[in-house]
Amino acid sequence: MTIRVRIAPSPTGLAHLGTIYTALFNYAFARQNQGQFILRIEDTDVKRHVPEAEQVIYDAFAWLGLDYDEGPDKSGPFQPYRQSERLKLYQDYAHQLVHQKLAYEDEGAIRFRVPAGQTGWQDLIRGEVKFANDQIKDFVVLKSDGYPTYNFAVVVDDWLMQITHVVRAEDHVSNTPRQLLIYQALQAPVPQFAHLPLLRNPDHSKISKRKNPVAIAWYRQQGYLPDALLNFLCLLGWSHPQSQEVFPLDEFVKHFSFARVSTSAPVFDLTKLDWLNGVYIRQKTDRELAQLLKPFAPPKMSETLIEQTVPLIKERINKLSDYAAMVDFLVKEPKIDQALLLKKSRQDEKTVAEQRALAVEKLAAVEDWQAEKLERVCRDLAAEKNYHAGKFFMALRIVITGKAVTPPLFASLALLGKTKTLARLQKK
RNA sequence: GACCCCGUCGUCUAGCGGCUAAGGACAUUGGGUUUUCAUCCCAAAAACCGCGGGUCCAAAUCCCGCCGGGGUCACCA
Repeated sequence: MTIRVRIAPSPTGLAHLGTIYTALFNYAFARQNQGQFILRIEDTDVKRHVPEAEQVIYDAFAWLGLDYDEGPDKSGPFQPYRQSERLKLYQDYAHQLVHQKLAYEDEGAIRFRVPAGQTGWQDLIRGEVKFANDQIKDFVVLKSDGYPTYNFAVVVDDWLMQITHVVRAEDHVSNTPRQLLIYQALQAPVPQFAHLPLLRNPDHSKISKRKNPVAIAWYRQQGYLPDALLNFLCLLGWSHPQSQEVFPLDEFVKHFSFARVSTSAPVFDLTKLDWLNGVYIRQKTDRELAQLLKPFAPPKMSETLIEQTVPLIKERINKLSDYAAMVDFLVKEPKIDQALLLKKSRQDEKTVAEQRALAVEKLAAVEDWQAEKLERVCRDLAAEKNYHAGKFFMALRIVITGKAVTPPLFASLALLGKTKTLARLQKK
């Protein structure tokens, strides 16, 4: 039997980090077993449904490279993949349950009759879980507006779409007995269940918008790389058998197993992602990185200039959005903070003024405007005048870039060009 | 409140009865390389394995209780 799994987000307007986290595990399990991974849109909440919201979800999956085999934007043997287009199905099955006396009408809705007994399952991650049925009240399966409730629609769809493994987050554990009861009533084969740990806020509550960046679009805007985000998510609740921390998606697919998924819920903390993202940035070729940087570059920066800056900033940024502040001095006139200049260069005003004048004089004579050449000229000048090289360079750095922290000075000057460099040195 | 799940360094985790006076990663601190910052390298500090009982020659690892945290209890998903 071929393995079929699914991810079933609601179109709420954003692609939620939790959805992607769950999707990642489903994806890995499907790919590892040559199974199928299905995307189904659960839009049975008429009030909250926003049509554009679906596109946001497709975009997120595409950006991350989590490709699915069947979904609303692809055809498939079990379409449609949008619950709002499957209403007739739910209604028919709900009425069938009524005829079988397994459900009953209640103020226009159809309510499932929970039988006595006990309901449990062998969870692939948690082991045996069971509930006493008397803990569960009769629940609505079909609302009075003809729409199914979540618990009913999921079961009908998972059954009809021949889902073999339901891999979802822990917050669904207590929904599972209700769903199991429906499978039994429908005489449908029961899939295997695996409940992943829930991602948490620093205060240990379930991850939420207010306390964590939860929209995939945000990560993209911040300049996190899809591979880094995915790698980071793998590390939450799962560990590599050889303790590796940095590995690509196909490595996860290869080594994934439910046995290595932890049962305790991890706190979501961006700190490690920032580091990991830096690692992935450094793994890119200069050319690839230049392309990625384009949307993040300061205005007026040419593509060529972006490419030239890459070797200078590659080891200095963790996110693509760090880029602009690092190189904007190349295309923007800096404002010089005199106090900063004196403090950081640890020299007095007179010395700095003298250094500027002499630097202009020496640099004006340079024909071959290359980093090595510029450095030699400046080092010679420092030796000749007995300047402390570090202090002298810091003074130049601040006068020319406006900042105390920049990419390597002489390589920066080489990119800035002779004219601008001299102009900034002379500017009062 | 009821039911269910969970509990190892600040954070992510390894560990599945002895190899562990608990290992790795991030973050932190110190040092090295260095024109700043960063990268890179080295080192340090950091969990009495929630607490209390058992079982066992031996427990972070098995059992029980307690405490703590979380999730679910909708004609939301």
